[in-house]
Amino acid sequence: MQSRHLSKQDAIILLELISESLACSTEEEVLRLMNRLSELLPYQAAVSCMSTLGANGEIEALKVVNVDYPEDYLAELGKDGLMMKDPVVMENFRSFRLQYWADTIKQRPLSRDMHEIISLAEDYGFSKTRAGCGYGHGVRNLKGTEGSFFCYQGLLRSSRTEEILGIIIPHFHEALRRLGVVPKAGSSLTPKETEVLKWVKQGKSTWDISTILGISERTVKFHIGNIMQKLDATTRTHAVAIALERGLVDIE
Amino acid sequence: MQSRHLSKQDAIILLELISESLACSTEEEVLRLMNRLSELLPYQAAVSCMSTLGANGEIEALKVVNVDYPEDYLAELGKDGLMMKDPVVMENFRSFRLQYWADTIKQRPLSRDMHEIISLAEDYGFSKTRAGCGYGHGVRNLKGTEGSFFCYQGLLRSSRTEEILGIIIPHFHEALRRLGVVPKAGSSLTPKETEVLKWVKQGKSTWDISTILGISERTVKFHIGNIMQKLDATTRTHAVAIALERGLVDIE
DNA sequence: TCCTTCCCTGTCCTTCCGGACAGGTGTAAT
DNA sequence: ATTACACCTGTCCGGAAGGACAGGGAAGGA
Repeated sequence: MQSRHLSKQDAIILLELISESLACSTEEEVLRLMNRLSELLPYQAAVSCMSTLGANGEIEALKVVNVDYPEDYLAELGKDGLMMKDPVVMENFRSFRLQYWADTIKQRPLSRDMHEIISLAEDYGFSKTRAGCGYGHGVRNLKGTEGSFFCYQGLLRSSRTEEILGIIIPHFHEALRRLGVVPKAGSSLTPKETEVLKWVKQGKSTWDISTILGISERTVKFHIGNIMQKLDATTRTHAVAIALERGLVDIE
Repeated sequence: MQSRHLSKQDAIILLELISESLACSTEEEVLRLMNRLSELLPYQAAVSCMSTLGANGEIEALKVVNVDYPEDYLAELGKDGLMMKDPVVMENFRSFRLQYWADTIKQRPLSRDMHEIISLAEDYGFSKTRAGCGYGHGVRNLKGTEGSFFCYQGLLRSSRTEEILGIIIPHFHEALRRLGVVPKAGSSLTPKETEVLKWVKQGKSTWDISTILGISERTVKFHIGNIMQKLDATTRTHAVAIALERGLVDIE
């Protein structure tokens, strides 16, 4: 229990970062916090993505948090869900453990997607990245309904690095989760429906809402009807309950 | 940043405890976790209490977590809300910072309640406790709607102790919070009302519920009316939303 | 261009909700 | 024994909700 691979200073800084993670209330603060990891590890870039995890393994990306990657690169990766086809990313959501990229890549055959991913990385000067110098870590909540992954590029294999990442990443995940980044998406509700539902939740009547939104009562009913259908609800009350439980609308 | 008052082993153990706190999914696990603090600090007994914090400063105790106090003693303290009149406890909810009991007690005049608290403590052999050998720490969430306090009895004043408690206690708070200990209680809803509300939430109509519960439609309406009044809701939908937001009924 | 999705509106009709009235019982604490 | 509370029931009624019709307009991708 005594030594492990951390120096005392490592441990102290980790404790600081962890304490700070509890106090984050905005996305900027979380980003600043995640940046501070460079005090411990010489990574070149990092990215994280919060997602909902479906019961049948389907993954829906909700929120990408970019620490030092070029925005353009991530935008390209986001197209066609290319990112979710990356074996390194997939492994995060499979094992929910720390992985060294080289190990993961070694075990996978080169697919068409993989070639595309590699060439994209090379375009941005990350050729070495895909050779495996980096760590990934997936985290999920206890229920297994939501998860995130964290990728740190430009790190050589090291026990100290692994220990640090293993300790701090779950806290980054929690900090992001506390922001309420997770819910809301995965909605399938249109913006108007979400807005109507928000007022229904506040106990407003059809007439109230029609006045508030400046549309006819019939239209409000129309939206609520669609909401009930989408959520498989029997009444508007039921719809509100389902939406709150699924996090489709804010709990406030 | 380097030294502070912690040894390397202190820091390592703290990191372990913190990591463990993220993995707790049952009350037993949290209790076991909190017990492990004795590896670092020689406290004699500890107790924690989760509460909801009203906008006007009213505090409603929800859940007491006892680590090593005699159950009888806490039961006595719980009577007449005596515990909430304890200056040490009050200070937790005032400053939300670490406090040394002796300091807090010194600043307060001896009230009738205080005499009662002292004599109760003496009955259980805690006379020294009230002389101030102990630390307290309040924690609240960012919104300030819920908070908890942690009391550790039998600790002498020490910078190391203060640092350890300051670091670990917020994580104990979070671990308890994640259990969903906070919601549900503080309900003010009667068992029947809770049951009715559960079915309303499921989208059942008045008639449905009357059949399910084997009571008349009128009675169901009666209960729902009372629920709406208690929750200050305008419709049953509103009531369900409020109940879900306050955690008065399960999110399932 | 077609097709899809979102957004908007109307009428008719049945059912349900919620308020206001006015009662009843049983149980537990003071 | 009185009070308090949870629990239960009834009738009446205006208004709200929700289903089943049947439309129209605008934007964006295949």
